[in-house]
Amino acid sequence: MLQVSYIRDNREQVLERLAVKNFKQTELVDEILQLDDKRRQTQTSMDNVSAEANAAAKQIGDLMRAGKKEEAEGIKSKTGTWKEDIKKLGDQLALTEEELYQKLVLLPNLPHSSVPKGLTPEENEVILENGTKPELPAGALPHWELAAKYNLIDFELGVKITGAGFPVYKNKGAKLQRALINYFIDEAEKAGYSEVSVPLMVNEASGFGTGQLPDKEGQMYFVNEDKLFLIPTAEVPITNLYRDVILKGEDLPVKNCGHTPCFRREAGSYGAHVRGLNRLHQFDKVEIVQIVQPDRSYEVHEQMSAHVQGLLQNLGLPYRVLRLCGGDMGFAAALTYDMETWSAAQQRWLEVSSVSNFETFQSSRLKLRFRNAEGKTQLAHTLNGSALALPRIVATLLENNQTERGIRIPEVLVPYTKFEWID
RNA sequence: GGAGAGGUGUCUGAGUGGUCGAAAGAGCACGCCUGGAAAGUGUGUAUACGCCAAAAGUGUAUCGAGGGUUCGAAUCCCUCCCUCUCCGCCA
Repeated sequence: MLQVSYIRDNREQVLERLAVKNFKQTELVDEILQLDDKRRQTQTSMDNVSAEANAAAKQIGDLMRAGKKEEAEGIKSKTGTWKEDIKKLGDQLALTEEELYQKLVLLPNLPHSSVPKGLTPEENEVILENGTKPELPAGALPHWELAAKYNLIDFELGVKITGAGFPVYKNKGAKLQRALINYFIDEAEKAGYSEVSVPLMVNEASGFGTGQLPDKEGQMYFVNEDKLFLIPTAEVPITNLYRDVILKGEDLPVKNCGHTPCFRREAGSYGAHVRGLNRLHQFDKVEIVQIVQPDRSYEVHEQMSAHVQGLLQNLGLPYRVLRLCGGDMGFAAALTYDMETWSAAQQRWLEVSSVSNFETFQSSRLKLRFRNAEGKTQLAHTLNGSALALPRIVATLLENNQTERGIRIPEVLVPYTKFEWID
């Protein structure tokens, strides 16, 4: 959520930045500013009436204590309309605040100055490509066929017990999952992230805090009985740990990592591109989250990007890094890097990580603040990234590492899998 | 799930209609004391929004949340949420 005071002071700049995200509703911004004016005027009026009423109430109290009952009654008779006025102004204020809020949450975050203009994924900027795309042997198979051939993943069984997009991992397929999770967590801890294990269901306030609500409820599974959402990413519970928190300056940066399954309804996506592990309703992911001083967030963003790239390099996967264009970026992000690995059998890039800086967009909703050098409270910057999401990593590993002998496990994973080959 | 008790500031904890944004203690910060430290001692120590160019200052709101009664609510009433104790159930 953007802060009204910022919009008030920087209207032109805000409009210009929003345009990079292809958000061109000047009227909405102006309506927000008008509502803010109205809000402040209403509050001033109400505060003034309240001050008068408070003073009178105090006076009555003093007179009563002094035994001057009649004088007190005299003042009491004059208090008549105040209460009504306060109520009226209070209702008005609440209404205006609500209206303002409803419009304010429609504004996406302002993109960072490095974000390229553009509408579609094709306009994302490739900042670097690393690793060599493997030459696969003749008769190379896509991962869903490899998964069947080596009895690693059973998609049909998942359909039987739950539905499409809920695969059952078996044998070395299941062990590979655990190995990757442990490897990713260990690497994150080495980089200074402390592990948390969090609930997989969150309440509405949490969904709101990180920006999934209002708006994306359709993408989350919802347990109506208890009004809880299944998390679409660990970002939601982990970041919300710090909702309504004022951190000490020396507590920053906060660095957390955690593994969770993620649940996504993915309403409306079907077809060849979502075959196999390419798009699932449930998948495992290790997430890294940081809460930092505002002046350090872009530096940290680069560090997080480097961490994710390190994982891909260690796994021996060819990858590229994209700087998302305004049109492809998420609503809440100021800058996003996507990491994609090259899936050799499918001959396409697969997104395996997304690292974003949200600046104060999340923290303003979360009321996540820290005490700055002057001892004043200030909104912190939040960042998060996948490090990493499993299914597409598994897909690429299986496809890229297939040989006539079987599928070779990357060296860094062998201590975790305790086997070198899937054969 | 049943019965009871309770939610006050960073913490403990007082406060049943006015002098309460809130006693007292602890913690923390700064100062004094000290050769240095401990002890002692003094002062300070919530958040949000508004007014003000800004600092200073000042107004308003907040004692789990929301509503009500009243000139006036931490205190009385209603609804909801949460915590604890006992019983039941249970990985």
